[in-house]
Amino acid sequence: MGRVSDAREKLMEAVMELIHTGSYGSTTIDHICEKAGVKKGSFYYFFDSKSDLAIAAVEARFQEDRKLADAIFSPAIPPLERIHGMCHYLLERQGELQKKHGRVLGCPLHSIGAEVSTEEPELCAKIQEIMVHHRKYLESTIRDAHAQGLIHAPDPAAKAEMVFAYYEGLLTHARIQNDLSVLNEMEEGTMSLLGLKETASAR
Amino acid sequence: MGRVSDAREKLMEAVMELIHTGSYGSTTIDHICEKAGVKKGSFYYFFDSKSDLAIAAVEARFQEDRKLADAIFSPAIPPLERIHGMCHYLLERQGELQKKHGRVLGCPLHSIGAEVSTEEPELCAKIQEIMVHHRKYLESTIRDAHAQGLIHAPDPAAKAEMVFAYYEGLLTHARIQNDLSVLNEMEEGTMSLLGLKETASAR
DNA sequence: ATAGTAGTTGACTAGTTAGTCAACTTGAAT
DNA sequence: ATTCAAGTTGACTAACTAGTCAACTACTAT
Repeated sequence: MGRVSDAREKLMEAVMELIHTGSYGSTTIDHICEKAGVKKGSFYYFFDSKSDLAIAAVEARFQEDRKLADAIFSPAIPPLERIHGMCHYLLERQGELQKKHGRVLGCPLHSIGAEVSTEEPELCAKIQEIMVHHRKYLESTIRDAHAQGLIHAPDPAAKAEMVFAYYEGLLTHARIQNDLSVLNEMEEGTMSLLGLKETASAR
Repeated sequence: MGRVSDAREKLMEAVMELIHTGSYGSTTIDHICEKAGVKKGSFYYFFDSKSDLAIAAVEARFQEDRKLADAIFSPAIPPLERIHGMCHYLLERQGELQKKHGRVLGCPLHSIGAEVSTEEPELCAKIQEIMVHHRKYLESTIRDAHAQGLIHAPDPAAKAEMVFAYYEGLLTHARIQNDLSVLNEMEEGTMSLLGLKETASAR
């Protein structure tokens, strides 16, 4: 029935890249269409609005990232090594983005969330929902580390929120300063937050 | 000579409030003028563009905040008490903003910085400049605390960056989740980051 | 009191924006 | 091979956007 199309996917990719390299507000539907190579009529065939597209795009991105996160945070890996893997991944990814776009870009979820929180409640709700999931990866890692006596974290959920906020703040500072080296402290800072028992390299 | 005017100041106040309650991108010159009760012709008499106004506004806000910061971070106050004062102030301020605007708003500098970093280099540079100053308050506090043997922080600048990133991340999470209680962990998290020697309430 | 500067105004342009729509095209399923 | 649903197109509107400008006004310094 009818023809098939990848316009939907192209639009989602385009909006993510434009928002990440620029901002939500400066990304117009015309720009998205141009970047995706899709005419505006088609845009409105698939989506109701920019925020509708953004919600779909953010969700799709999350579903892709899920597999990767499951690998990094595999319970089969010692908890502190999971943290290390996470920091390593973030650093690597930001490096790739810098290479590709000539700029440190930070975390798109956090940037979009901060920008639209007072203006696009549905998009913001979707971002909050995804952030809850992200936090869970940290939480179970921290719980495991505590159970193994590696750190002192009787309230893993609270610690996870701390570490998560720290990551987001750091990534955003790297974006604002357009400087990857801001991220070098990430693993050490995480260990401080977690109250690592005894000196580093206790991996 | 000529008449005097407070239009300049009104415009700076208006743009700060609009950006903070909304975003940089969604704040138009027309909105700013309307809010300030100033006609657009007057806007362009004082400023070249929205970003020009934003730079002036951000700088003016910083100059005001300076006095307050000098009080909170007075070297006459024991270092850990300065940290406490800082957390207390941030919590109180966010509470005021919530009361006034019906929303948790977070840190305007961080929000603007994340949003415009790839698009408004001059505004971003101004924000970076101000952030350097903010970091210095933390740095000297941390250095004092280390010198007094209260914490282990041989590199106060690095620790200050950690704490600063953590604050910004936390404030932004509070904004995104529109939830003040996110900030409750702030002081405890700071102490973890600083590697406070021995249990809390060591004020 | 008055001269002249600092500031104000509203009407203007030109470009951009979101969103609509009827006519058109393509291809998968029968 | 034909049908018809799925997807495309470009031209359209109406609202909004940044920015300009010449004429106007009010005040301060003399």
